[in-house]
Amino acid sequence: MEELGYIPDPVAQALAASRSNVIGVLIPSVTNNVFSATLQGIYEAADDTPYDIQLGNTRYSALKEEMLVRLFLRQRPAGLIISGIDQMPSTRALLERANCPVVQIMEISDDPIDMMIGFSHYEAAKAATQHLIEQGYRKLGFLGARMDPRTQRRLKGFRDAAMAAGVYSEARIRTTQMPSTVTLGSELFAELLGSAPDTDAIFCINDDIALGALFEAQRRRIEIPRQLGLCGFNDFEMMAVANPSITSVRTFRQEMGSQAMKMLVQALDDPTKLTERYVDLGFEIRVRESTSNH
Amino acid sequence: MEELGYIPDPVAQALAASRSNVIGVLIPSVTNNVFSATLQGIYEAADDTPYDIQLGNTRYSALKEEMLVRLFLRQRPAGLIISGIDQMPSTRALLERANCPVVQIMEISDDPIDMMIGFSHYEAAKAATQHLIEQGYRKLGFLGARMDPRTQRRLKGFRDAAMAAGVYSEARIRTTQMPSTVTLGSELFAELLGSAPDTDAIFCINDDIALGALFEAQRRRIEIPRQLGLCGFNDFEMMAVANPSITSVRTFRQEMGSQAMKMLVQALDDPTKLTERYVDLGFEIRVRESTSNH
DNA sequence: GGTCGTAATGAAAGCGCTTACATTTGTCAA
DNA sequence: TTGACAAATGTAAGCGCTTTCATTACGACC
Repeated sequence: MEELGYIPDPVAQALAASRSNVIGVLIPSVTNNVFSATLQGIYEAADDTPYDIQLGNTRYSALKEEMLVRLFLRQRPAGLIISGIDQMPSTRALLERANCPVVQIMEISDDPIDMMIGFSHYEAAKAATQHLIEQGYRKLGFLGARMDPRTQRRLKGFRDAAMAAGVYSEARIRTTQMPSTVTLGSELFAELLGSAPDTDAIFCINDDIALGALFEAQRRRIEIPRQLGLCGFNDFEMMAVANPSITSVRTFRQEMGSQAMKMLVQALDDPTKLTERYVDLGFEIRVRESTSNH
Repeated sequence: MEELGYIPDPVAQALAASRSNVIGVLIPSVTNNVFSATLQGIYEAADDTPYDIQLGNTRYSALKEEMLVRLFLRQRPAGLIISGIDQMPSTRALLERANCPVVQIMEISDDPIDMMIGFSHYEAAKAATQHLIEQGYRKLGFLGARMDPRTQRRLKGFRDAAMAAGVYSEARIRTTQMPSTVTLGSELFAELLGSAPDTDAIFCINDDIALGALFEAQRRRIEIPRQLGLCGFNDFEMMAVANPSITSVRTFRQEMGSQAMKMLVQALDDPTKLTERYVDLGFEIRVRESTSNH
């Protein structure tokens, strides 16, 4: 083999064996840093394995997701990693019937298709909101973009925590279907101040929105954290170095990707004794200057 | 076919026809927003075509790049999109012998492997530096991270422009091999101020570094643009909404991806009458508050 | 009606492997 | 030496298509 420089043909292998060494990964966006970090983890964990990654970009569309699932399944993947828990029933059925391991990532629920690794967006948002309340803030605003099911659950967490403390106000909720950007964060915050200028803290659906709000607050000479508490979500690296540094909910994106991949490889290696099929990675509230209201 | 729900098997098609409908895309990083935006463009342009995208992550390693080229070529791709112009000679040879169209993206050079779309990082950095000089800044610093060949060419552009104006100072160059982050931007800027406190403007290799420098300047109460001119690179959306807004070099990342894909599809459809095989997308200096030194 | 050229249809080989099964070889105890 | 059994090796079918080539059908024309 060495002498002749023989290399097996993966296409012929896949046809004959009716399975490939391709692991399909479905994510809603390649530009969203949350998913790219997860992807990074997946690629890293795939490095020492015989598996290749094939990426599918669902663009936050359940229909596109189903199309991609069909496309992937046709190629007889070794395994599948899919984001979220909000697949259409027909997509779910496809996945359940697929004769390959499937890992759902980013979230957790009590009815996984097969394997699952993620965290509760509801609990995370709830905890962050409770933190704001503990810091003495009472007029809590919520800034949300791209309100997909995942972010809706965050909103629910915010609402439940705020209601429990008796500080919930529908008038301070600002959401949009538009994709999240820093600019949008500034705009949403400006809008919120327009109708509810006495807002004393905001929970942002993600760090981009929080950063936009920070810039807008700076422009308006609103003092953070004295006049306004600010909390983001995801804890991107920049949150710690912003001025002031911004409190955020740390999530374990890269770990999520690498562990998902490892679970898949283990299931492929030895399906019988698979230790973990369901992992809650949790979250951490990283308290920083932007909510240190003393 | 409809009645029986027949769907052709892509694996068998690929084996029999000894070609597939897979277009391989090689990028150095999935987390770097520059590449994810390009990727976004590629996916969009691939949407109405029969081609599927397969992504390879080279992690800024020429060796890994060659391995991935080999891997892809074995699968008989319809075409290949590869980032940059700094392939190893052996990789180049592989690509030249590959019987599929190849598009190099992100940069331009005068010896493309096949097709090419990008812009001159050298010229872009040079123009940005000239802008700083025009604004009256004279003690120009340079902050650079992940100094790969691409960013080295930006440094060269900076140096040549600064030298031409007689304002070049080796002591104000701060570079590192570490991956670029906002935190690193703050640190590099702090370092630069430590050894050259009279620096009156900085050109940052990218927007993350620039944002980090902005935060550090805010902490030190350095007034931008009066005391310090600040210029980034890539013109991410947040540059326009930062406080102050940050001058940056706009590049056409998404267009780069979508046009690369379109070139590929055209070459595949009708290889004879392919109009554009070489595209310089150029750049734009977006002048904002951070360099408006009047 | 017969010839020709063209279009439609049919048949068969083969792409490069995997896998199941048949055959051969090797090993050890009786 | 022989038989039994396991291990190693060899063989052939077939995965689901594409492609080439042979065959048949169809018109048009003289």
